[in-house]
Amino acid sequence: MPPKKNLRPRQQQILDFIGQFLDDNGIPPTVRDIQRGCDISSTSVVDYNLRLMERDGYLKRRSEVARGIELLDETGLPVANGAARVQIVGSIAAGEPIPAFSSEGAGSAAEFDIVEVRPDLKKRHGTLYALSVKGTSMIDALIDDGDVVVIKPTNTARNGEMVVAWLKEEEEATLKKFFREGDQVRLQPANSTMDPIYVSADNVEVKGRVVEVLRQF
Amino acid sequence: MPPKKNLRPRQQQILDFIGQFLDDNGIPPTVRDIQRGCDISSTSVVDYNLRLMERDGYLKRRSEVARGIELLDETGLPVANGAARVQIVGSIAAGEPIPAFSSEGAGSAAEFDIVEVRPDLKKRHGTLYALSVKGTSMIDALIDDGDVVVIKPTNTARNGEMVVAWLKEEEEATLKKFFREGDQVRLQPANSTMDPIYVSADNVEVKGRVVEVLRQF
DNA sequence: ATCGGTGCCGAACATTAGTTTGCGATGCGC
DNA sequence: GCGCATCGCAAACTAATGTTCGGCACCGAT
Repeated sequence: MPPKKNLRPRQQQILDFIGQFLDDNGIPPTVRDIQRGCDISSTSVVDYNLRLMERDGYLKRRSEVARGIELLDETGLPVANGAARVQIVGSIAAGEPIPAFSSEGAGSAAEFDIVEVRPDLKKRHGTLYALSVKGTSMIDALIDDGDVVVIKPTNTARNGEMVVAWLKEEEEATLKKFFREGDQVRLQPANSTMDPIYVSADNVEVKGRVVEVLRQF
Repeated sequence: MPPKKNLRPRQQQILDFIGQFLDDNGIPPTVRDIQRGCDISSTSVVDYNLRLMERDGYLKRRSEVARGIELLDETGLPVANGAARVQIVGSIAAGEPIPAFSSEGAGSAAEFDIVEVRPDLKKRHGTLYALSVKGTSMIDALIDDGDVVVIKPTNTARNGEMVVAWLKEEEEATLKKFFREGDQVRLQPANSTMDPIYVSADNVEVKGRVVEVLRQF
């Protein structure tokens, strides 16, 4: 495979549009869809750039076939059309809280890890992200160290739901079951050997809710 | 939604072909793809039957759009294109073995249940099927009652793998961890309160291996 | 200034693919 | 047989879509 080059703005724009279109419609866009979506005045410009991007390994085109564009992932393998790809934005402590949403090094190692999830999840919940779980505090909820949890961003939680809780003061995130108890919030591990954490409701911000657990077999 | 009617053979054939084509190519077939794939001599026959099937709620067509066919699931919702759809062929006892691959009533209630799985699973393992888990014998392996396990059909298993084991004599299937011990096979539940089952190796047939667990949140 | 490469444009062209039309065969109730 | 609905066939038509062509503007190197 040819080495990847940096994409020109227009090419990045086209690539983004294709991904978006795929998510929205489940089938790849036509050249003219791209043209309209990217405000390009001619189909030949689209074709021109698609050809370059195919040369550079970003996508594949089935010639002479309508909607024959396939996106390729980092390894050059085709990504299933309409596949729900979710980014692993970091790891989260299920045991002790550790910094999860690191604001510093934006280009960390796991930054580009992508997992595929069941397509209906994304349809049902919209945008999602994923976190790699460290620790065994949720073992009784059948979530193990090394599992990946898929998170739906939300600010609210009902009692008993499994949430990503952000502790403002400590600037740490943790994966726990959520229980509101007056002015306090109980963050309950699902591990009988561990104790809950009690914090002031002011100090807790719900970042999201677990909608799926992925485990490697 | 109009009530579903039984599909004519030709319509069933077309429906199967569309699903197959979707799996193989990631994009929906054209009318002419279907025509060729089903040995139909005219596109109008395809169109005719597609129209009936759309009327009956089996699929949706975006008019005037190339490859505008979408399959619908039982509830009338569109199935993501390229999605890996796996059929739940029955339930399996994780506790006590119960008949799983019933050869009799081919049209049982759960016969048409479909789950979506991560698209890369199907790419990696090929054909898959799914079973609904009854019982809690695998709770320590993080598989609970009501979970759905996705199975890759295989005849062999390595020690420690989670398999669907078919007990020939009893004509029963069970979900257990597999350990070969000489002429015997130990089928080990992952639940500390339950005891393993020992059976003669001749009496055990491995039907498949667990590749994924799905749980509703 | 001149040349070649890049990026873009508009239009025309060629193929693919959805849709329509008219017709024939078959089966069913009367 | 007659009328009618179902199902299938072939051909033609139209719209959608991929592809190509000649030209223009910009820019850096010669």
